Order: sequence, then C-alpha cells, then structure tokens
Amino acid sequence: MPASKSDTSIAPRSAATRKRTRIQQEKEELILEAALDVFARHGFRGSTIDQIAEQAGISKPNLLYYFRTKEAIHRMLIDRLLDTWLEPMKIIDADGDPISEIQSYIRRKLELARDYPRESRLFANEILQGAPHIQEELHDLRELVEEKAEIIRGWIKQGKIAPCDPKHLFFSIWAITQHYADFDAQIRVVLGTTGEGEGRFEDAARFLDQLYVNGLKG
Amino acid sequence: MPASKSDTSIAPRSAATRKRTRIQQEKEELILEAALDVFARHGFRGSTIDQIAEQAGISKPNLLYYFRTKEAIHRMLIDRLLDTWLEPMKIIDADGDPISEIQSYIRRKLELARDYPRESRLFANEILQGAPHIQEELHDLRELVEEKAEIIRGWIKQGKIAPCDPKHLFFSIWAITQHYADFDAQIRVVLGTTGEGEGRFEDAARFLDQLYVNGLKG
DNA sequence: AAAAAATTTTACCGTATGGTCAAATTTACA
DNA sequence: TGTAAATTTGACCATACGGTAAAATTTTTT
Repeated sequence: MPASKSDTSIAPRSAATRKRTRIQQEKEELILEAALDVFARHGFRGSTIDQIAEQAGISKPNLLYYFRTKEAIHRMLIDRLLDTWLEPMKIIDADGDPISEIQSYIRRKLELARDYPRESRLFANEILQGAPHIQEELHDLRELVEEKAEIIRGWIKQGKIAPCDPKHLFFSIWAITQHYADFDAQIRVVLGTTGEGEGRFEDAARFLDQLYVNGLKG
Repeated sequence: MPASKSDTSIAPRSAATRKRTRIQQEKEELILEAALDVFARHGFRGSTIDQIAEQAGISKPNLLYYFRTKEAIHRMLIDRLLDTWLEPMKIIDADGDPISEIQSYIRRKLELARDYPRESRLFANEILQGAPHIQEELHDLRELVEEKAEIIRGWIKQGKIAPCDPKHLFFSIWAITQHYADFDAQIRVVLGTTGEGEGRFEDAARFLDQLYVNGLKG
C-alpha cells in the first residue's frame, strides 16, 4: 500500500506519526508513567489495559488512541529503559584507573536500582520470561559487553587487576545491584523494620566496595 | 460445620485429604511438574490452567479434580521449592572453616541454579510481584538469615574473615547465583553461541570463588 | 462379579480482557 | 469565529479464562 498524499488526515494513533501535538505529548507521558507502575508491579501479562488507563486517569479507548496495543506501550517503555540502563557501562573508560572505574560502575548501577526500581523490575520481568520482546536489543548489549570486556582484559594484562573472567564480572555486578530493586520484597523482610529507609543502599555500597576492591586487587 | 462421620464419601480433590491413592499421587506429580514448567516460563498470571493441563497431558476439569484452583498448584510448588532452596543455608556450620563454609554455600547455591532453574524463576517471579503468596515463609527466612548472620559476625570477631555486613553478603550470594538461572536468556546472548553448554557454571564458580575468597580474606 | 469409590469427560457458565467503531466533544488555526 | 483536525467517550464484540455440574467411565474393594 503506497503512502497516499493526504496522509495527514490519518488519525495520529502511534507516537511515530509526524508532528506531535501538546496533548499527544502530555498524554503519552502520562500513559507511560502509569504503565511503568503497573507493569513493574504485575508483569506484562498480569497487567491489564484497564488498570493502566485507570492509573493514568483516562478511559481505555482513549488510552488505545495513543497506543494501539498493550505491547506498544510495553515496547516503548523497554526502549526508553535500555538507554538509561546501559549508560553506566558505556562510560567505563579504558584510560581511567581500573579499580575506581569498576567502583564507579557499581555505584552507578546501584543508584539506578535505588532511583529506578520500577524500570529494573520491568526489565527483570522481560528477561525472566525469556526476553521475547528484546532479542534485538540484547544483541546490542552483547556487543557493548564484548567491547568493555576487552578493556578489562587489557587491565588484567597490565597487571592492574587480578585475572578474572570479565563477562562473569559484569554478570555479578548486574545481579547484585539489580537484586536490590528486583528482590526488594525479600530484602525488606530480611532486614526487618529497621531497613525501611534507603539506608540499605548505603550499606550495600559499602559492602560491594569492599568485596570488589579486595576481590579484584591484582 | 462439624466433620461428618461419613467423611470418606467426599471427593478427594485436595492433596490434604486422607489416604492418597496411587493415581492421585501420580497425577498430582504430573501436574506439578507441568505447572512448574509453565509457571517458570510465563509467571503466575501469564500461565493458564489450560496450558498446564495440556502440558500434563490431561483435561482441564481433570486437573481441577486434583487441585481446586490455580493458586493451589502454585502454593504447593512454592512450598516444595522453599525446602530445597533454603537447605544450603541451613547447613552452614559455625564450627567449620569460615572461608570454605562460604565457598561451599556459594557452590551449592550455584548448583541449585544450574539444576533447578525453573524453581529459581518461579521464586523470582513471586518475589518480583511483591511476594504476595509467601509473606509467612519469608519471615521464616528472616529468622534463618538472622541466625546465620550471627555466625558470620562470630567469624568476623575472631578475625577469621574481613569485617562486612553479613546480610548483604547473603544478598550478594543469592543475587549472583540465582542470576544464572533467572537471567539465563540474557546470559546466553551475551556469552554467545559458545556458551551453549553448561560450561558457564564452571566459569562462574571459578570467578565467584576468587571474588569471595579474596574479598573476604581477613 | 457386583457394588462402591475414584477418576475422567463433555458441556457449560460468568467474567475479564484486548480491542473496535462511530458518534460526540474539544482544540487548534486560518 | 468558523471549520477542520484531534481527542474523548459510550456501547459493543469476540475470545480467553477460571471454574462448575453432572454424567460416564475406570479402578478398587468385597
């Protein structure tokens, strides 16, 4: 089907359409915010469009005016998420001091878990289900990891950190930092009522600093 | 409602009823096995009774003859799981050598992730959703952790391992080991086709051994 | 082998859910 | 201000889903 000349008369529907009006921008933001909340709490299949619409304070058909399907909302959330999520890894600097580069990376990832727990859980849900919607993006991640793993290998060769498998190093950092967001329910119970505040993130930072600084000392 | 004398005429339905027949045992096992598979892949809400029944090779009403509700299957799976899951922590021995006790604990947890990935994902799903079905069991966990944390504190006082927050030590071990089961989809992509075998678990074991032995040296 | 108990199947029900449609209303702009 | 485009709403639909009822069949017991 060739694009007709009078394309502009077609309803906006998806975000990808031409110029975005003020209302479009506002409502899409509103919907995404609500959807993030709902998806993070109940997972993709556990969330209903009605729930999201209610949380956003609009009607279901109105929501579906901005996003054609539930998947579309989910996909957009995941896309946004990945940018934020991979940023700390992208700025790992081959020319920096190895230990403090890794320390900074851990700290930044921990801050993400603290400040964006919903995003973390959204991501965790997606991977848990076998990452059905983000196989493509996962291959970008693979390249990024490959690149940064090479940096780590360089540091090891220079004797600046202890020999170790760089990819498993990354896995461990992802696992631990995201754990504080994803397994929050468990952590709160184990830490008890004392752990209500965000103090656990500072304790975690201290612990991880020690673990990795000692663990990787050359 | 008082228990009537002719109680035996009541349909067996739930597992808790009196003597279990041969067929009951077989079918319940069959259903739980199928349900574990389905729940681990799609989460609780993402799984349907029909799916589980099909996977088990029986009809939906027949399945519902053995388990009254979807929740009942789920609950039984979680109950079974927790026994296996907490075993490695229970056998941490205050009188053993601290470093090798911790090493063994990590190894055992890693073996669980390798041998029972579905159980791990089932658990992860439950916690991610806020642990709605296992608040009670989580409090048992809390006590167990409290007890074992005390052991670690003892080791620290004796100067046998480096000072650290014992609970965060456990969190990190849980996080990393379970990560290999829960984030399997991501790990496979990042490791590439080479990582098809179970070799990644050996690599992980080596890496973690180094990280924790060095990281906790007193 | 007959009776009783346990198991399985067929047909079904009410509700939830993702999504559509066309009419009504609001907003932007000439 | 009038008009076209954008937005919102209410009514609706088909399907999926959790679960039930009762009859039919199989297994166990006597």
